[in-house]
Amino acid sequence: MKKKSTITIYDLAKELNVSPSTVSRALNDHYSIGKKTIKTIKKLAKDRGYSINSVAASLRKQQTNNIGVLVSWIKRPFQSSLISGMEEAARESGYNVLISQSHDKYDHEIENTNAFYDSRICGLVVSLAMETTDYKHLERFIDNGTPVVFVDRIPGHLDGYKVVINNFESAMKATLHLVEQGCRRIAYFGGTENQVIYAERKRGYIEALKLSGLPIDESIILHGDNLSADEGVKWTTYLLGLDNPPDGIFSTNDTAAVSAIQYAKSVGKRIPEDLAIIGFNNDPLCLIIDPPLSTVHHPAFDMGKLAVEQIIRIMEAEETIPVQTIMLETEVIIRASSLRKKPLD
Amino acid sequence: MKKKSTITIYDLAKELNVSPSTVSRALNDHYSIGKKTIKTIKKLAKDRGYSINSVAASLRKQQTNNIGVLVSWIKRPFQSSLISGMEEAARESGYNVLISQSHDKYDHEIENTNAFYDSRICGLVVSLAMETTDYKHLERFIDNGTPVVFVDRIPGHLDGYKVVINNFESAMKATLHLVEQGCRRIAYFGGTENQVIYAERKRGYIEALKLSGLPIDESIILHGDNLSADEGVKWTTYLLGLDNPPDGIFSTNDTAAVSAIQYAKSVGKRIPEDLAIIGFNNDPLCLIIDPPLSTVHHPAFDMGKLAVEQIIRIMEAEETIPVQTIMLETEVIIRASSLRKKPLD
DNA sequence: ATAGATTATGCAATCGATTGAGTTCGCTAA
DNA sequence: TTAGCGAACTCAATCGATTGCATAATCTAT
Repeated sequence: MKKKSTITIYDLAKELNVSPSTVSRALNDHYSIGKKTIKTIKKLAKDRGYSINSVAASLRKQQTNNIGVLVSWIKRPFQSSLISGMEEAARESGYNVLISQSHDKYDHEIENTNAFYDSRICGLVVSLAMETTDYKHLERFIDNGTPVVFVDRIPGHLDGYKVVINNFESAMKATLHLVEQGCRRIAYFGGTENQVIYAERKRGYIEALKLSGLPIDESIILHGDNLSADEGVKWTTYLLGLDNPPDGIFSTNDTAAVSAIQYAKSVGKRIPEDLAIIGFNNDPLCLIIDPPLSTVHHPAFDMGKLAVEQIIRIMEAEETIPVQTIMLETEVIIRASSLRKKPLD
Repeated sequence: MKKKSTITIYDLAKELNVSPSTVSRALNDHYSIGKKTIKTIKKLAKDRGYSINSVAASLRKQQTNNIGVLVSWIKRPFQSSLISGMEEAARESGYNVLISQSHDKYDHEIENTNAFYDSRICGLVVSLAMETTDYKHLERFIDNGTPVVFVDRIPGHLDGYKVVINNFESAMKATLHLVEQGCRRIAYFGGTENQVIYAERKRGYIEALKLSGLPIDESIILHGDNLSADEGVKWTTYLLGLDNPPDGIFSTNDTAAVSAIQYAKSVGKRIPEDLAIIGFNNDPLCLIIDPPLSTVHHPAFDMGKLAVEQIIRIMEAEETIPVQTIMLETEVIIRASSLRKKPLD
């Protein structure tokens, strides 16, 4: 493919008999260029359809305006909302967003971060792959001064800018809600404990049981690789087959919770009377399933937006901004899947 | 933010007492560099943690490896699957994907394409905003030799590479399926007819009615801005309030179809006995709603992947590849929301 | 032994914008 | 009158990789 020639600042400079430096400075509203000159140059630029070559500018400035985003699966509603928020924040400030997905594989994560490194991204937002427990591939960015912000799936033992929700408290509240609704034996659906978010949610679940004086039974605490619908069905089959099946499930995502409802209904269980269920994320499908799924609302879009805003703030700051964690509040949303008692008026 | 210095080919060249050109050629396996030299240079590059500066390479080669992707809403399942496919295809061939969303606004689409132009993307994949009916902002890319591939929401009157599904036939099949199930009065939920996909789907719907000898009634042919759940409810309310309400609905997306089911159930209609419904897209929520939603499966991931593969093929081709349209087949998926008759064995 | 081919490498320009360090010019104040 | 100053520009180097065009070294065939 051949590219046709495009207008450069040299072309504009020649046409106006000024130097390219003047054109560059004029287009950037530099103080040392006269008002009239700026006006003339901008007008000509517009007339000729000039478009800055950001590649050249990036090379010279040693700084691109591309923010790398690494998530596990774009198609998951939570992550696509994250990305949506990031894209919006970036676009508003004149940055682009480069996307890649790890598919929850450590190796993919490495390859993709390397590609980003070659592209000289100016900042990186990461939600870690399920498998990732080691962060050398990311320290590389921090070492060379590229800001890295972790969002949601954060590293366990690495300082850094983070945007998270209060996983511990959210899980505790969700579990306590089930207790309030009369559940006395609550099962737990979680992801790998290597991931901070799942470890925290489990901690919140355990804490709620303790606070309520309920026993902790490891046999109904289940951990999976991906919290898929299949896992939800498998686990529910197992739980309902126990001699003393649980009367409640706290699932750390909605997908598994929904499939639990579907399976439980298919074997004649009433939701929430026989089994009360609460999920996590507030995916659209919560309102589609019957009965509607109680869940923890997770402000994905805002998290994405905040993460990118952090990146930009760090990049554009003169002095070093101290590492910080932004923790967003969640909301337990109570729907029919867990509502056994009528609310008091 | 300051960047620490990184290794360049000059550093490698100095260390091995060769010229930067040799290093560059060695790293690219140029035929004129000796095997031993290549090996030595690659080894040193690895040891020193050399990372190519693609910004510099792009400037010199007048070609980046960033493919721009413009969609309307990342968070829609169909579009996030599209993006997922694109990301995968791009990554496999060493390209990055730059994302932006138009939110179905023409103005946003223009701004975002301009930002892409400044970034000198090497190719562009577009699914048009609902509002867009004019394509000057895209012709700019075509004119300067940047390949543009349209996917799904294609322009009405512009030649170009396209990846689409057979909207006409899919809609016709979906409608005929309802007819076969005994529907005699089928309503239509569609988007603006300015968009080719909706015009085609409507054409397929009409054709099916004609083939079946059924009358066409404009009062039950509904067009919306975004086919949201709200529109679905509004339309269903209207339809069920008619003197002679329809006994079937063909919705051109699943969201509106699902909300139609929910509303119809809420007013005591039986699905599919009183009202048979079929959607379009095969979003995950089809399997969550009760009864499960019949739909048209739309190979979103493959479309994304194919679109990017097209871009890469066009870019890397020596000669000009003639404009072409790739049309993918869809599959009508029959589920309980439209199945009135038991299938014959 | 020598022209000619082959292989391996170096030189220097180039991509386009940015920017530190001048230069020019007119004007003011001493 | 002239040093001094600020406003408005210009010059030229720079970012790092690529590549057309030499050049050098080695080998082959006559």
